[in-house]
Parts: sequence; structure tokens; C-alpha cells
Amino acid sequence: MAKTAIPDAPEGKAQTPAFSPLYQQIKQLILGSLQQGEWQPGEAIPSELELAARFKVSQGTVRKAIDELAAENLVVRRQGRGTFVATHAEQHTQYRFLRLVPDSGSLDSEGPAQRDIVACKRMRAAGDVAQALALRAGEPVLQITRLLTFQGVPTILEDLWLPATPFKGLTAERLADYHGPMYAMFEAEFGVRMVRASEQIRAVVAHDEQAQLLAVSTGSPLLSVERTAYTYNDIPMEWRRGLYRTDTHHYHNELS
Amino acid sequence: MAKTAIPDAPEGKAQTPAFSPLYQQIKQLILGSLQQGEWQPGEAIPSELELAARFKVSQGTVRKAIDELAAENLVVRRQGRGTFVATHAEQHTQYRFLRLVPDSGSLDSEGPAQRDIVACKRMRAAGDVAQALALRAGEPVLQITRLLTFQGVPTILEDLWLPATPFKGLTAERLADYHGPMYAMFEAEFGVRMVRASEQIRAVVAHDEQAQLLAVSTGSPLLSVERTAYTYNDIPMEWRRGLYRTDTHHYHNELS
DNA sequence: GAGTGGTCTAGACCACGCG
DNA sequence: GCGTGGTCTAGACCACTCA
Repeated sequence: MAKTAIPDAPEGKAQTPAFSPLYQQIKQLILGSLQQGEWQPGEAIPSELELAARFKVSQGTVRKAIDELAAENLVVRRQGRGTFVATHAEQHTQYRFLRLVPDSGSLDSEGPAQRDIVACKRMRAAGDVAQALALRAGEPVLQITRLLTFQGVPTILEDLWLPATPFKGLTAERLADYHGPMYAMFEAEFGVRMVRASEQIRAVVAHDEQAQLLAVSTGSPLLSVERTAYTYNDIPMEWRRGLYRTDTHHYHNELS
Repeated sequence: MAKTAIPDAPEGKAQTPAFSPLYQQIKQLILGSLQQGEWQPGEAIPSELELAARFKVSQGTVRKAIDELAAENLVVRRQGRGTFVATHAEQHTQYRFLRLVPDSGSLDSEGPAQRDIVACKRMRAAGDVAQALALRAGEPVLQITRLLTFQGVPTILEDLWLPATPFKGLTAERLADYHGPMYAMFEAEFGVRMVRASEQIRAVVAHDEQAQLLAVSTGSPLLSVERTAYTYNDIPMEWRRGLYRTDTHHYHNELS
């Protein structure tokens, strides 16, 4: 490992040389190992001293690289124990990407959600789906429709689209049989790890079918939440559109 | 300054001594100076070496304290120039707390918003307002109603409530005369700096008056965005409820 | 007690902005 | 050329976890 910052690969027409510091290079190397699956979700990665020795840099430099990975929630530090690959399969990260909370209390206090798979079918990607998933229109995708019910109240109705290839073999049965968050299943069964997502939120009114499934009247206001979820390297691997009832829950967001 | 981590003040019934590291103590001292107004928004704070000398710690310790303040957006680092107190009065932080973006393009590309003050009156806090602002019911507050229009389309209708005391002398005229974000005015004219906010989002339908002001039909779906904004030390200083049209814009949120 | 992450230091050098 | 923040190192010690 070079001891000083080296210029980025001079591909394209980089106008500025754009130096990248050593710890950024280390970060990319660790990211590569995460991506290659060298360490599984929930497992510990090597200690800072080990990594420092492997890359021939000081512990401080590795530390700064890991600090950034931890800030991006790709990795979790636990003092006295080690640094672990982030996973969706743990209690306190159950609903990592779900911002809907009850008007009083917390999602945890409501107990586990009831998950009903309404449909799961293979189809060809329409224009909007293809664009969101960075596919060509017509490429095969899986569409899943499901309903989440909290404390007996149907609250979220959502459609998900997944690229068919990485999720080969996914069926309604396998979805129904798996107990735990869907993203945890994607990790365990298909090796697909969602690390980041982007949401677009709008207010809409319920259509007939939607209203029926959510047990509200047609024309009721609903929150439309469109989410694109990404794996490493900003590759989109899921697009979903959720309709949220907001008469008992609300979407919570912290700004700073 | 103590050279080693010291126990927190043993007030209450702290079960664990709870040590706080030196850099956290430094962070609190700097926070105190920010709060006391030792440095104004937009101004540079002393250099890391100066602060290190003042507090009798190493530059690295000061650095870590400032790193956290920068992560919380209380302060902005600029290489080669210094570290500056965050402000709402700058171009690229114009709409720091506004997550509404046009379906295509960006808020910047839409040019400046038209701001119309619909009303501004002094009143006594109702229960919900008092609770949000941590006041007693009946204490005096200011209520402002305004309409934001982007490219000719009225898009946001919002009511704001402010505690009357810190905002003594605020009138509809002063609001209309000030050009720039409202939070910038609060900073410049009243010394109130919003550093953090929390939002609750729901889908609602437009009532008659609201529909008229937003130029949509009664019963149209709207995003209801309730925001509590805080100054230093988590003191709430504003509560607002906005109604957003989401036919041309959407609420954008990044998850990780 | 061994091993891990977390803190703190001191000093060297680099990249950047500005006069 | 100077001062600023940014990087990198090496080493000491602390706090936490677990066997």
C-alpha cells in the first residue's frame, strides 16, 4: 500500500488530478471484501490491528476507514467485541428502512406485524420499473404484492419489483414461510444486501381495490411511498411502492 | 482541563458512573460558546490550534470534538479557511429543512420561491401548540400563516407557531420585508438558531379554504407535514404544520 | 488476562485558500 | 508564504467483553 495519497486512475477527462487519501483507499478495499462476501452479514470482520497489518498502514488509518463504513451503517462497531457486518436480521434493526410509527408508542411496542402475501408473479418490466431498476424495458422481474397489518389494522399495502435473475427461485410460498424481515430473507437466501434506499413520498387517494384491502373507504387519503433500495456500489435491486394508512400511524423523519 | 476522562456529575441516581471522554467535554464547552453567542452565524470559530491551547488539550482532541459538531451541522469545515458557525443564510443551505423537490429538476433550478404572508397574529397557545413548544396552555404565541409558490404554482400552505417572548416585535410587515429564508431572519433579527427538526407526515384531504389557497379542488389529497424545530439543547422554538401539494413535487428522503 | 475497540498525545507532512 | 483544516504515524493507556 502506497504511503502517500495517490492520484485516482486517470480515466476519462479528469480535469483535476483528484487525490484520494490513504484511508479512502483502505475503505474501498474493505468495501470490496464486503461485496465479495469475504465476511457474511452478522460476522465479525478482522480486528483493526489485523487489517492494519494486512494493508501495511497504521491502525489509525484503518480506524478512519472503518469509521466511515460505520457511519454509513455498512458495519457495526461493538466495543470489546469487534466490528461486525451489518445485517437486517437483528432485533433492533428489524425495520431499518421503515419510517412509519404509531401515533403513540413505537413499532416495537406493537409486537410483530402480520405479513400477508397477496400475489407473487414473474413478468416483464414496464418502463418505470425498468428505469428504477436500471434494466431494459421488457427484462424479467418479479412482482410481489403484500399487506402488513399492525395490531389487527391493515396499514401498509405494497408492490415490490425485483430483478428476476438475482432472485431466481423466489416464490410466494418461500416468502410466506420465512419469518422475519424481507430484507433479512434477501440476505440469507439470495445473498442480496440492501445498504441504502431513497424514497419519494406523495399524498394520493385510495382506489377501490386498495381501499378494500386496507379497510378504508374509496377516496381516503393515503401516503404513497416509492422506494428504490440499493446494494453496494449504488446498484438498485428493488423498487417498491407502498400505500400507508396514516390515521393511526405517521411517517417520522429527523432533520439536521 | 483534566487529562483523563472524568465521571459525569453524580446527580440523580446514576447507576453506572458513566465516564465521558475528554473530547466530549470539549464539545460541550464549544457548544456552550455557540449558545452564548461568542461567535455569530457565518463567522469563523478559532482555529483548532487556538482551541487546543485554550482548553489545554491536543489538536487531535479538539478535532474530534469539532468533527461531531460538523456531523450535526452545527458548524461547517472549510479546508484552508477555517471552521464556521452554520447559518441558514447561505445559498446552498437555503432550504436546509425542506425536503420537497420538484418531480423533475431541483429546487434551485426553480428559482426563488414566492412567499406570501397570509396572516400573523398574537394569540394564546392551545393545548397541542403548547405541548409542542413546551409551554403551558394559554401562554402567548405568534401564529403565522403563509403560502409558498414555485414557478407560479401555489405549493405549500403552512401555519407556524412561535413562542411570543423570544420573537417579540415580529410582525407581518417585517416578515414580508425580509428577503431570504425565514430561519435566516430568525437568526439575524432574533438570535434564534434552529439546529434540528423532527417531522411527522400524513396524508390528508384539502378543506375548502385550504383548497382555494392552493388552487386545487376540495377533497384533493395533500401531504400534512408537522414539524417541531429546535435550538441548542433540544429546546423547541417553532411548531409548524404545512400542507404540501404533491402533484408536481414530492417529499424526498434518503435512508441508510 | 488477553483481545477488541476507544481515547489521547505529539509530531510530521500534505492540500487548500488567500494575500 | 503563511495559516487553515486534512492525513498519517507510533505509541501509550483506558473501557469493555468474554473465556
